[in-house]
Amino acid sequence: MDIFADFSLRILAALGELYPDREDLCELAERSTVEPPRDPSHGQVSSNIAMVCAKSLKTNPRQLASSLKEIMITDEDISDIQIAGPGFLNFFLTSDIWYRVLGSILEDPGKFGRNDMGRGRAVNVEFVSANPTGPMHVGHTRGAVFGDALASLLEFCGFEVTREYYINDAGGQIDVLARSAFLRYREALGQDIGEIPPGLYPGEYLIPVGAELARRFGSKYLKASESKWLPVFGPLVLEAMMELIRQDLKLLGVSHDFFFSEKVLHGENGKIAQTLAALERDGLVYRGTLPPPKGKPGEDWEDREQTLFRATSFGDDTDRPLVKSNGDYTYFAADIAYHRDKFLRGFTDQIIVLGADHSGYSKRLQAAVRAVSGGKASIDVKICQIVRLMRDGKPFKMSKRSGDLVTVRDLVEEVGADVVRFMLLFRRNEAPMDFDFALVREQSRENPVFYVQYAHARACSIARKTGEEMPGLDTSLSALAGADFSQLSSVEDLELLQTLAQWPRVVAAAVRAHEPHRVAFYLYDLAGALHGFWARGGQDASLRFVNPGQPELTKARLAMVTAIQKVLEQGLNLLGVSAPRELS
RNA sequence: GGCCCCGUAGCUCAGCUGGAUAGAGCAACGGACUUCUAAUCCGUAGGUCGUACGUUCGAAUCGUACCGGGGUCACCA
Repeated sequence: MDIFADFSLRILAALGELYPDREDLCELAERSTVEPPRDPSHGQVSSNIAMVCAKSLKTNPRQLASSLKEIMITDEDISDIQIAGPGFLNFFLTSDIWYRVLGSILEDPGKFGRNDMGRGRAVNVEFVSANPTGPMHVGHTRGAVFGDALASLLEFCGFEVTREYYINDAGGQIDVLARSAFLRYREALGQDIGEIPPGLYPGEYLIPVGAELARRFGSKYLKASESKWLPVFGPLVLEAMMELIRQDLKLLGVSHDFFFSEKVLHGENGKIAQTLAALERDGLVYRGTLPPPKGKPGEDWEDREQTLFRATSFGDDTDRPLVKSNGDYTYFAADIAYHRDKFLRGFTDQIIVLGADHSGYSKRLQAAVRAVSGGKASIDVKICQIVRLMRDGKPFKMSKRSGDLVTVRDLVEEVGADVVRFMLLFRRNEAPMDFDFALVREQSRENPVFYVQYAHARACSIARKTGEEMPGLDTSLSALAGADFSQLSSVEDLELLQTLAQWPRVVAAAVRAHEPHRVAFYLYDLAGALHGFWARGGQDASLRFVNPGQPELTKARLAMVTAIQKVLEQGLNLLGVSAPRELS
């Protein structure tokens, strides 16, 4: 039950009564808002619809507002309507409507906040897609958490979501990886390999891989030529790396539904070739030269003719090469084919989560998706800005003594997955962020993860306490749903209920904008509302949750606390953060 | 030089498809523990929303230009 969405409909209905002959009212009203006003003296629900629609309806905003008021004032849920400023409609509601919200939460807690915006539409969310050349490092973490939370949010709103990972396993880097592992293989067989030569991967994570190869093949390939061992080692090492990455993702609580291998796109009559043929049929491929990038010293710029994709026809800044000088396809050519494959698999709604270093890739991807789908599909490119690791307010290096980068595992082992996930989601994805190891381990309001989890635990604790103090009280969910909510008549009670009632609206806004951080901020607010109410109980006994002398009030308060607990749990769940019933 | 992102209180950040007197936390100052977990809460103070024009009933939000910070720029993936 989203009372703001509900009121949009009521207002629209009133507008319909006023203008029965207009058929464009829905469109007109779409640009208007129905929202909780900042200032309580403006009521509990406020709309700007009169200002938005007045011009098209050939009237003035205050006049329209007053006509709407006349019709709507008969609504039993509305105690008063005020017209303010240039034409705002401010609705003052009876408490009853908040009690109904509370009742609907308790009736089916899993349903509250959910909506069916997706109507079963398929959405593909590609995220992480880290190169399979080593374990995940911190740079990948934000995108991993963001993509996963966004996917959960979409599922919550009725979308059919596929979490997808694109494995870049076709390029030269896989050969480099195999060569690096070959060194470790020799090392495992007792050879002195000295320093890892530059250009190869020096990471220690390849040592166990080399050992495994040695166990499996013995000295069979020790003296063999590269052409013999490379095709054998390559796939094995790749699989080992993917296993490493899957383990890292698991630590974060992330799992993908589908892993797509770039390799399958290549080959004689492969998907890249098919895709380019299709683009060619549409006249989107041509031979030509590209202007050198301006302002950049183009030392080894080669002014040669190449095969280009007409990306500029779809809003990109320049056309893009499809074939390298050695005849291989470019990475982007493969990517076009990949996104065409997504489209052919039925995804007209696509989302991709990329790091800040790929922000320049956004336009060409959108161009590609539009080109291969004939304009039927679109992709929303979400860029996660960089995370700076800090300790006690000072930045620290991303690389360790061994030369390895700080990994996801290091991060999770030090502060825990809940902290990592919540903190990374407690910021707009577009904003760069500092992640302070020290701060994040504090248990105070400065640490939002703790703050929200504590609120959840506190709600559970209040319920336990009620059971202990008043053993005769029926505190089952159905009994609470039938409690006498009119007991919740204080300003504080009503404010808390109103905060609760905003949850569906927050979810809808977050999913529309593809911005899971809004959920995190709402949970922080809701937690603050509960903590505040709790503290007032210390001064004013009438605001305590457990009142042994007043079973009806206690039951109603417990209903409210339970509703808060359910929403916090649901919200944390969407973010992939645990909701502990008690703190240790 | 082109493109993308950022610029809001001393610090870290919110600000909902343009709405009413721009919010929160931290830091500062002043309060509240015979309590349902004080790991908490309440209050005070703090802003030319980078700058300048423009769009309109109304701009932190949209447009243009500039300033400052970060990222990125064919034949890597």
